[in-house]
Amino acid sequence: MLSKKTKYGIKALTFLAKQEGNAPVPIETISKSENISRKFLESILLSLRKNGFLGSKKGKSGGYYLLKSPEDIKMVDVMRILEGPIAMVPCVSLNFYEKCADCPDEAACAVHLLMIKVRDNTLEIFRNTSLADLTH
Amino acid sequence: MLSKKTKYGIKALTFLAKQEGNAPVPIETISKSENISRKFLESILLSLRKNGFLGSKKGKSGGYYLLKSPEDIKMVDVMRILEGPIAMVPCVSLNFYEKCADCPDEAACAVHLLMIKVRDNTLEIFRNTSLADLTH
DNA sequence: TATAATTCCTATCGGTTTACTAGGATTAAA
DNA sequence: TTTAATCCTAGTAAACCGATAGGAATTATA
Repeated sequence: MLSKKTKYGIKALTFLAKQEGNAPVPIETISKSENISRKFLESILLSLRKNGFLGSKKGKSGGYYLLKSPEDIKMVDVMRILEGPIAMVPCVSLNFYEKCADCPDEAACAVHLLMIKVRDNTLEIFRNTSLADLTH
Repeated sequence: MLSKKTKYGIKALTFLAKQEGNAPVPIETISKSENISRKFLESILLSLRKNGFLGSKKGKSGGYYLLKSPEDIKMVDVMRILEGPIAMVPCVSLNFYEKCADCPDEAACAVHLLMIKVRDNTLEIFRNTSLADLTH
C-alpha cells in the first residue's frame, strides 16, 4: 500500500507544479485545495524541502515553491524519499538492500526471482515519469 | 512491502511444487526446510487450502499437497489471496476498489494516473508468472 | 484398540507503523 | 507592532503484523 504521506506529497508537488509563476504557496492553501490535514501536510512538505525538492520562505507571504522545473522532478526520487524502497522485499532493493534472515540462497529463492521482475518494471515507470507528466 | 505471510506462502507453494509425486507433506517438513515459524505457516497453509490452492490430509502421514499442477497456479491469484490488492492504492484496484475520500475527480488525480501504470505492469507480471516458472 | 502424528480452529498478544495532533519558537512583510 | 507564515520536537490512538497458545478432531499403524 502507498502511504498517505506519499500520496499527499505527490498531490502537493502536483499542485505546486500547476501554479503559474513560482511564488511561495502557503501550506494552508495546498491543504484546503487538496483536502489534506494541515499539520500532516506540514511535516511532509518539511521533508520534501530537506531533501531538495522544495524551497521555502518564512514569515508573511511565505510558503513553499518548487526548486526545479517539473520535467526534472522524477517520480523515482520522490518515491524513495517519501515511501522508501521501491522494491517489495528488502533483498531485491537497490537502495535499501537487506539480506533475508531465513533465505540461505537468494539466487534459488522463488520470491526473490519474482520480486526482481516487479521491481525492474516499477522502477522503469518511476524513472520515466516526471512531475510534468502527471500534470498534463 | 510484501508481507511475510505472502512471502512464506509462495515459498511453501514452491516447496510443494518441487516435490516428486503428490504425497501430503506435513507442515513441520516445510517449516524446517524453509525456516518458517511453524505456527505461522500453519495459518497460511490453512488459508491456501480454504482458497482452493491446497488439499490436505489429516492424521498420521497427513499433510498438504497441491491441487493443481504448478503451471496452472498463477501468481496473480496467490497474491490476491495472501497479500490482497495488487494495486498500491484502493482507487485503482480492480478487485478491491474504494473511492478516495479526499479526491473529487479521479481522472484528474496525479496519483491515480501514476498508480494505474504501476498496477498494469505489475498485474501483467503476476498474470504471466506461474508457480512452475518460479521453480525452474 | 491404543498411540502417535497430524490438521483444524479460535483466540490472544506484543511490537511497530501510520496518520495525525499539539504547541510553541522563529522569521519576515506590511 | 501586528500578522502570517514556516520550523521543530514531541506525543498519541488505532490499526496491522508476525507470531504464539492450546486444545479438538482426525487418521495411520503397531
